[in-house]
Amino acid sequence: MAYRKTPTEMRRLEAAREHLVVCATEVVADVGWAQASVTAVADAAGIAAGSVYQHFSSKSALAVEVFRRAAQREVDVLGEVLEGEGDPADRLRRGVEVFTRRALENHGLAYALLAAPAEPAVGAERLAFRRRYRALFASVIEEGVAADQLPRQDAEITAAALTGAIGEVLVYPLSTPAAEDADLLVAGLTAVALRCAGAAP
Amino acid sequence: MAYRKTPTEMRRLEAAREHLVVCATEVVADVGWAQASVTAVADAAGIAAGSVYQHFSSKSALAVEVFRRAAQREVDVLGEVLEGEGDPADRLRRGVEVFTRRALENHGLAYALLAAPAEPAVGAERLAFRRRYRALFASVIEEGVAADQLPRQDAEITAAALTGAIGEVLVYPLSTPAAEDADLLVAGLTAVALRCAGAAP
DNA sequence: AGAAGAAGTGAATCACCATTCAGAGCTTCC
DNA sequence: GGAAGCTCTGAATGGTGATTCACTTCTTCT
Repeated sequence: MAYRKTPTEMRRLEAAREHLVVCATEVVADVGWAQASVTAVADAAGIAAGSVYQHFSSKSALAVEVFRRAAQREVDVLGEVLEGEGDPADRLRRGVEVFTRRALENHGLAYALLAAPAEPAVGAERLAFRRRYRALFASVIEEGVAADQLPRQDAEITAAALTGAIGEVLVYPLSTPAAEDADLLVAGLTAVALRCAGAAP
Repeated sequence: MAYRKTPTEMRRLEAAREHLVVCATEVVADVGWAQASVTAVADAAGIAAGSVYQHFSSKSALAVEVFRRAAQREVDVLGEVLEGEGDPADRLRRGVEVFTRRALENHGLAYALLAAPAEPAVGAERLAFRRRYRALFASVIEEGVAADQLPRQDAEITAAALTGAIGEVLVYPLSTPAAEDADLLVAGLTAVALRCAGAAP
């Protein structure tokens, strides 16, 4: 028994893992999952390819971790708004706005989370997180219906439409003036979203 | 000069190519782009892997052809309805219905066209075709606005929302009762679509 | 029939990456 | 200081799947 990990050493390892995840996220946001080879990610983090396997059992495991971290942040932010103060229609409007603005600000990451080709394990994660976005939208819509602020509707379909609409606009850019100006785009999207949910104009 | 292609021979070659494209489309609809290896596709068509290269210069070229054919059929059908008879809101309703029903009937193909991970060349085609779906929806919406049947709006954003909404529902199945029953799903989707465009209920 | 040339075959080749591993370099603790 | 046990390295390994090519089989035409 001549070696045991000291707390310092453990912190150093944890920090290295953290740094790897952060760098990998940047690489993915920049070049997409397909181009984010183990070598590219390791280079970005300033370590050797083999060292990645000190922290993750496979490339896939690292990819899943990258996805989860980033997606969880978005769910948290969106949940904060949708479950916060105000009447349902207003929260919905602000939710769409926040979701959109964040995606526009980090377009590469948004694309990676929403649509970029990825290995099956990441695809499964994506499915799970899309359900969570949808559930958040759906519950605010149901509140609105319960409060007679919104018409009767299948809240899950409306929620899916909202997620799809935002994703579509982000992933396949528009050719209208709105594409040039984030504020215009946000205004357009929130207007569609409110009509979609049947909120009085 | 001891050999020249006869018309019969040329027809035979054309038919072989056609057969290859059809079989490849089935394979893709069944197992997705990622699993559709040259060998798998050649096997399905009953030819050797090497023979694929008699008809296409690369796997990628074959994939693009498969995508184009299938996507073009959808654009044609959708265009037929959206540019056909009736007032704009009604055409829109029927367009959404047709788009949805066709996708539900051939779910594998719809997924391949709309969302399945694919090589970059197919991704580029996808982008081009999504623009065309959107343009079709956008022009019927604009007609509706011009005819004062629909409220003023950014037609492209609404069109994107429609494409996104339908795609989302098809690609990531719902957990509501509507998921069980195609008619219910179509009813729900057309309702959202009409609200989205602002059509009076 | 047989020469000339095309299409079809499928095993071999090639390219691309994730993953491994033997050795180099650190840390810990006596 | 130095033995023991860790982390880090990066070239070598291995698997996968597209592409090639020497060869076989089929068509055409004199």
